[in-house]
Amino acid sequence: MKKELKTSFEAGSFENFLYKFWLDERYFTPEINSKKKSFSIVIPPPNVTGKLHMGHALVNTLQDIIIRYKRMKGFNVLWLPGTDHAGIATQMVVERELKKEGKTKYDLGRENFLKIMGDWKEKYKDNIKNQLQMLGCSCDWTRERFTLDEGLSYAVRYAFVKLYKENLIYQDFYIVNWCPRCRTALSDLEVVHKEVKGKLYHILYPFKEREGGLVVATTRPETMLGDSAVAVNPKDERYKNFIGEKVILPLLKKEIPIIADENVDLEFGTGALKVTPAHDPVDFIIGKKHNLPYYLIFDEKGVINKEGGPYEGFDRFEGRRKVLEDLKKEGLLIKIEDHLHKVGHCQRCETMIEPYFSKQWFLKMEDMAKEAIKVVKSGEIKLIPSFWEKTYLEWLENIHDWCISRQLWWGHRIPAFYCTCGNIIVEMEDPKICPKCGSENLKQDEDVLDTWFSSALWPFSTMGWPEETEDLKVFFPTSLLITGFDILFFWVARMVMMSLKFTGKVPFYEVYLNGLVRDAEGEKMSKTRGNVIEPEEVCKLYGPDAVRFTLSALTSYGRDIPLSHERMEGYRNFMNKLWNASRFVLSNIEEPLPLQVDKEIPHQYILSKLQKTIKNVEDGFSLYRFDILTNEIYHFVWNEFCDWYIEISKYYLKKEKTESVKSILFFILKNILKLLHPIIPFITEEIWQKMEISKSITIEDYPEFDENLLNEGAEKVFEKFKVLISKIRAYRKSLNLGKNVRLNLFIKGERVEELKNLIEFMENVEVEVTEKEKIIEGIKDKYEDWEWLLKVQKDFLSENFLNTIKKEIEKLLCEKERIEKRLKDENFIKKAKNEVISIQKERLKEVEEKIAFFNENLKVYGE
RNA sequence: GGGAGGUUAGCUCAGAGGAAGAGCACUUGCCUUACAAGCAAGGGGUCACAGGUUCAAGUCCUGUACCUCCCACCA
Repeated sequence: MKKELKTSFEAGSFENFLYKFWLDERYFTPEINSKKKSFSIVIPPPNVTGKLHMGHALVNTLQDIIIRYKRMKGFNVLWLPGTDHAGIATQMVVERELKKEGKTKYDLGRENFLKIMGDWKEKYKDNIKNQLQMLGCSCDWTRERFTLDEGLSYAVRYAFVKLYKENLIYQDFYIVNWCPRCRTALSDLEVVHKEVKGKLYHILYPFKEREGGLVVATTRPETMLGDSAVAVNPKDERYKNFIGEKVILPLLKKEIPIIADENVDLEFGTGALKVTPAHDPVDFIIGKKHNLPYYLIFDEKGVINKEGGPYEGFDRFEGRRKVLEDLKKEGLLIKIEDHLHKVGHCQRCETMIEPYFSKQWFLKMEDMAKEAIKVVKSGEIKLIPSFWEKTYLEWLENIHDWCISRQLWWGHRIPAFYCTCGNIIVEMEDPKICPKCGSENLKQDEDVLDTWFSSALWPFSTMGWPEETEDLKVFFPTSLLITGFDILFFWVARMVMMSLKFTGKVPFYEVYLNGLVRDAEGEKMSKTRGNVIEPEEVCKLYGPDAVRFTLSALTSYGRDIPLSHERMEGYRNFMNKLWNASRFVLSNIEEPLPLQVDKEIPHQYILSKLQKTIKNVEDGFSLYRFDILTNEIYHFVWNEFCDWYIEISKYYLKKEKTESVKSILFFILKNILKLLHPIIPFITEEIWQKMEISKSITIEDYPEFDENLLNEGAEKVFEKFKVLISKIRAYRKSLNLGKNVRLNLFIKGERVEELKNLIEFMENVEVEVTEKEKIIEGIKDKYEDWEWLLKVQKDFLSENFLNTIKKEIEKLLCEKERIEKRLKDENFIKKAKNEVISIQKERLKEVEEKIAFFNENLKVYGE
């Protein structure tokens, strides 16, 4: 053909150019008035914090594979991209940067800090876009969104106001998870529990009116400064008599009551629990029930405040040391035990969480959760793999109200305005005056919303909700969500709830939850381990196609993905293989050719195999088995097309009439490229354009299974041919007979005549198709009904070769015995399916014949 | 304390009732005019363990051990 491919495949030389070409042609932007069926995915918006990691590469590759597949399948496809402002995560990164300059956000003030955040965002948003484009992601960039955009912010406000007016959003004093470093409240999900080797301190609280006292056990002695009672279980015989009496709280010397509460575990510690309602979740509940006072002893940084009396100004950990020291002095520290327990840590900065009593905004979850349960139970939303459904349902069934306020600056500011008269105004517009008292002295709530609040609206807010937009009509609900299982609760479940609440529809019909990318040994990638693989780096090394192919090939159901350079190298080699196969085909073809079907076996075989591949790939797609569909094509391309058909085509290309073989080569290549395009878009487009069939493969039809091209018969005969060829090669090798030595082959079997010339061409043998048995010196062997004899002179036979045959006989004898035993078993004959029995009988025959052949071989060549 | 997933070749993983599979690694030959990032031929497995169901069990059931991960207010 006119355009030639370079002699070796070089990734990196054409990708950027092709991506620009796709953008210029607007292939990724769907038509809004299309008659085609819609297929839509919204991207899990990456955080604007920084670089994409391998997990992003995976989730976006998988999405792109599906998106490109559906596009080729004739759907009107939308893949909507965007980024997330990622409240705490992003703010933390910027704060860290500031710290390098010795500054804090408080030095800058809210306004200046947000300006810096804005600049930061601009920089990284493009970064992320560029990296997604580097991977070939076919997102519709004309629809790119960011969670803090005007439109999305409007949606957030709309949702907040509506929920507030329905009394689903409320403000309350509650014990929340507090990060003293981030100085904000966190939701339960943002707390990671880690096992910590701690101590259990036994402290004596003396009775007020008796000798002795109660010994309480605690892991956090410093919180005793905020104690307002000691609780015992009402059933506890040890303490029954003391209930209602008082003890003296050590150090602060306050009188606190002894109360009875069922929440106290008799078995744990001493069975007596110090109650600190402001700093422990259980104590909080107990405190509420018994109307105990709340002593908040820490400030927002975790430093002891004036409630702590002499301990004021100590950080919580210093405070602990000091308290213990003083208790020891007073002889009240009875015992210290080692104690293994789980302690909450901030998901983002790993600081130890402080349960903290404070006023926060909450979203009532129970009713919304019920709806979200229904749609999964009914199957309207399908989770893949399905075992996630149980996890999802259990979480929703035990849901707690969601703390949605964060004491941060980077995010959607809570649209609640406080008037000096005590009125709270929550409306779509910022109020100028208080509707109640007319005051102009209004102050907006300082807090922002949890990042996941805006994420929860993402599938529809990105399409213009609450306006009734065309996009919503055409593309919502979305078809599929692909995301990591780690955000099943954070994001997936909340989207379902919010979507049902606000649109009355599910946000998506299917959710594919991918595994985690790990290193070759299955270890989590981490900087400290030094095993991090960066998408950018490997795209440069192996090309984005090879990276995508690797990720896809390794993605089976729910499993983690063990990524390694070796794997990527292997699949990079596949790219090279494909490249060179294409080079071979194109170098033999002058112009695009329509398929001319040839009836000869090899052509029938490859066309038939292609159809099977198409079918299997289709099945792989319908099951979201990326590994299956990827390996299916890999195998077809390498082990069928390259290893056999291309080699065979060299024979046909030497003959006179070559049109049909050329057309078949062209046809197969064309289909291979189409099959592969969703996985490896760049290289397939590059080759496609050289084939001069059409402008772009991106919008070509995906191959459809064509029953007319199936030919089981040809496949079977070809299989025998393959075995024969392999055997001849094996004989040559073990006999040390080079390919330059022409051998004589006597053979009989079904349709072998048709392949005679091809066998001669491939293996340098003289083939005689014969029905008669010829007793001559030679190696006899068979496969199914093909029986053959390769004439080899006695001198060539080595001890080694004869031993191989002997071993082979031994193996066959074992098998023979096994089958015979089975066939003699009355129960087997009675109960097994006829089909199974006949297979066994056939196999026995085959084995027996082979044994006979090998014995003859031994006899002929025997000593 | 609940729950989920896993244990198959040296490594990483497919296979889910009827002769143990792939990629990489390994051995041995080959620069055979698409490709040495390649070609060809090989070696390699009590399918974690113990019971059970079945004519037949990596495959189904029960239990055990070990690994991974979620969830939970154990001071």
